[in-house]
Order: sequence, then C-alpha cells, then structure tokens
Amino acid sequence: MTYRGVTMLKTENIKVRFAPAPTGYLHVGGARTALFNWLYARNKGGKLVLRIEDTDAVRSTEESTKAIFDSLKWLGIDWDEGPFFQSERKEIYRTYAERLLSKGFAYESEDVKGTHKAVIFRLPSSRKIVIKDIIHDDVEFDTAVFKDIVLMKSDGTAAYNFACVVDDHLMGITHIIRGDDHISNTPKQVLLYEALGFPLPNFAHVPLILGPDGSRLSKRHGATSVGQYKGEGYFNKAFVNFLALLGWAPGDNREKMSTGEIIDSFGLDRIGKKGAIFDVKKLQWLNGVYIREMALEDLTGAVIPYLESAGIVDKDTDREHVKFIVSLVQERLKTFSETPAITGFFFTKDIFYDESAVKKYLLKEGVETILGKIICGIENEERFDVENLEKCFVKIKEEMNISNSKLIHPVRVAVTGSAASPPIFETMVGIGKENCVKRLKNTLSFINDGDFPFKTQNVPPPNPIE
RNA sequence: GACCCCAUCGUCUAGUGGCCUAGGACACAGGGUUUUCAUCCCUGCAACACGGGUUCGACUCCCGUUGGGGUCGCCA
Repeated sequence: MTYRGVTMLKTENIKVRFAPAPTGYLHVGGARTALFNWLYARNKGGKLVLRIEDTDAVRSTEESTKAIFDSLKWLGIDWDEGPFFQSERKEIYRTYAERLLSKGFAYESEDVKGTHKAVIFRLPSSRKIVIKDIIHDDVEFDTAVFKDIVLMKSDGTAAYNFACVVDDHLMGITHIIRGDDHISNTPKQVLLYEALGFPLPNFAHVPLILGPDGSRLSKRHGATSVGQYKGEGYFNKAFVNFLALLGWAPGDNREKMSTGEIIDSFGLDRIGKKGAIFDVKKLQWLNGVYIREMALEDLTGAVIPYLESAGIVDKDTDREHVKFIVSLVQERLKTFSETPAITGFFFTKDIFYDESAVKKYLLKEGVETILGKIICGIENEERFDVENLEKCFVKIKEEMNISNSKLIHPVRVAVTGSAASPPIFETMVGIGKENCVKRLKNTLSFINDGDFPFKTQNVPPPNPIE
C-alpha cells in the first residue's frame, strides 16, 4: 500500500495515538487531531492509544484531564489502550536517558536548576534530516538550526520530545498523526529514534485549524474549546461531521455524512496540506440539517436543559406540551441553545413586544375591531384547536371582507409580541386559550394607552451548559 | 531574524497535463412556495496569487517572487 508514494509497512497492524497535554480544555484543533487518529484507526481496523502528556506538573491539572475525557466522550471518540499518564512513567524515561548518557549521546547540564541535573542530548553539528511525511512528502531540516535537546528536566521529569519518542516506541505506535505545529519537533525526535535504536514510525502532520483572520485558532477568535460548542447547543454528530470536513473531503461532494460513512471513506491520502479556517456559519448550517432530521423526542430531550436553565420550564412542566412546542420550532433551530429565545412566549406569563412589529401591525386603523372580534370568536369556540381557530378566522375575515393577512399579522404580534412565529393557529394552541385571550385583551389596552412593554435590547444570552 | 510549511470562488473543498468556457457545499443576492419567520425549490454571484520555464498542450510538473501561517522553552 502506498500513500503519496510512501510505502507503508504493516498496514494491517495500524496503531495510532492521541496525546494531549492536560493543561486546559480540549481545543477544536486537538479534537480534530484526535478525530483523525480515531477515524484512521477505525478505518484500518487498528488501535487508538490515549496518552496524557502530563510531564509538566505545574501546568497539568486533573480538571483538564477530566474535561478532555468528557469532550472525547461527547465526540464519540473511544480508545483501545490507555489512558497512560506520562507522570507515572518517570523511571522508564530515566532508564533510557541513562542509556543515552552512557553511550555518549547525551550529557548532564552544568548548571543545576532543580534537584536533579538535566540530561541533554548532544546534537550533531550539521546533518540533513529528511522526514518522510505522508501529507507533506519529504521535508528536510538541517540540525545546525537546532539547539541541544533536553531529555530530562532538572525536576526529574522527562521533557516532551524525549517522553514522546520513548512512549511512541514502547507503545508500538505505527503512525504519528499530529498537528503541523509539531513538524519542527520531528527531526529532533528522529535523531532520538536513531540514538535509541528505535525504528521510525510513519509521520502525518495535519494542517492547523485557523481563525477567521487566517491565523491559528485561539481564544481571541471566540469559542475554541469543544465544551463551548457543546454548551452552545451543537449536536455532537453534526460537530464531528463538520470537523471531519475541515482539511479532509471524501472527494465525491458529500457534505452530510454519518460517522460510519466518514470512517468508511477516511484516509490520510485525502487530507489537504492547507490550514483550514473554522467557519461557524457552515457549522450552524450543518447543525440545522441534523436538528431537522432528529426524532422529536430526542430533540426535546436535547433542548429541555436549555429551557430549564433559562427558567422557562421546570420539572413540573408537561413534557408533551414541551414536545409540541419543540415540534413547532424544529425547522427554525440552528442550535439547541436558541430554543429559549424563540419559544419563550409559549411558556411565560407575560410577553414583551417588538417595537417595530407593534408599529407595523398594531398601531393601524381597524386593528382594535379585529382583535375584539377575534376575542369574541375564540371565547365562543367550544374547542380551542387548529381546525376551529381556522374556522373562526375565516368567518371574521368574510364578515369584515378583509384579507387573511390583515387578520393574522396583528393577532400574531398580539399573542407572541413578535412579527415572526410558527404558523399562527398552531402557535395559538401552543399558547393556550386562556393566555391568548388575556394577551389579546392586554394588547387592546396597550393600544389605548400607548404603553406597550417593549423588549429590551439585551435578550438573555444562551445559557451554556457544560 | 533563522528554519519549515502552505497558496483554486469571501469560506470548506473537487481537480494529479488535454474531459475545466474549473464542479459541489456554506455564505451572500434575487425569485418562487408559505398568513409571518424558518424550511423547501429555482437563479445568480464569485477562484486557479504573480512571473518565468518544461510541454503540441498547464490549475495540475520545475524555478523564482509575493503573500499567509507555523516553529525556534529544563511548555507540550
């Protein structure tokens, strides 16, 4: 089997790894790296190892480790071996460091900064190192541009490049798939493989994920952690689908793909070389596609936490009622988190009015007459359902000899406070007869005294749920 | 600054010398459907960074330029 001209040995025993440092939440960049490793392993029937690179005792936290596990779980990424913690493998690294020391490849530092002497690898003065990268083909470095490599820090822990090489070898990693930002570490690691007498694994450096301005995605670009996207109400399957399409494409114009389809089509040979800008608009679109396809029951379950944390529904709210409301907004949703904002008026006692909608539809000639007739009509209907409401509206429409929209628009604003809503009859049923009548009557009095409770600009923000 | 990487519509991408007057999707614009919004449908917009080669023929290969990005820690 060959990829970009590189012959790959033992493709039947693929083993890859994801090796995050637990110094913060899982970044979308890290998530994509994890995903590509996982997809490759699953596609090849290989194995994925999870290794926590917590050699930096100061910056590593248990909280971060937990957050990373949570995010991986949310993404649906599972692993076959590990998690291994580098903090528990000090003796192993020490042994190999001593081996390099005794063979003369490394020396101990003069200045003692900690309790130990640092062990440092002596770099050959000038040597060309060619990395055979599956994505980039050959990349050449001259060792003259590097400084000597720290193997063991003076606090007794192993440094990144060393621990990484020792572990990747001991854990039997065949393919190292990681971000492009590691490519300049690779020649250093190659030197260590050689000195240690380890065979070289295959390397695949995947391009970075970029922010809207083309620079590496970072906090200043907004949401960058997987947890944030979860909290903002993205569906995990949609997020995974989107992430997979960042830097990789199946080649046949498919966009919406199930995880299984992605696994089947995935290959390192179709990963691009160019950094990819994280386009939230496309994520939102894809998320909307998934939401529209969700079973109502599932969507309701996904959305309830947001309604609860917004204080709009509680444990006692009738779930069937919530489900009905959700069914009305399903095709309007891009993320779960916007549900409170667009369904609030169904649940709250009082509503606030959109100022421009009021001006446009309520402060007009004849509106009071129309609303009055609607109130009468509703109160006289024995059953408050879509069918009867429609009959009632038609009757008034004919009586007054006016168009449908002349009737419907004012009523919509009166009962929802907004010019946009799901179909009016369903919406009214969702609001309930009593509430509708009350709002209609209130509206009448607001029109009279010109004292509408308008919506303020600061709509409550979505409540991120971690 | 040194080293490395990258370069197709605004964005994600298809494209491996002729099938390309460059395809798809998002975004955007316009139209249709709808009682509004959304959905859905249709249409439009818009790209091979530049300059040299190689070749009968380059988006595709080579060189250079420009532009962007990454890395230069006893962080990972």
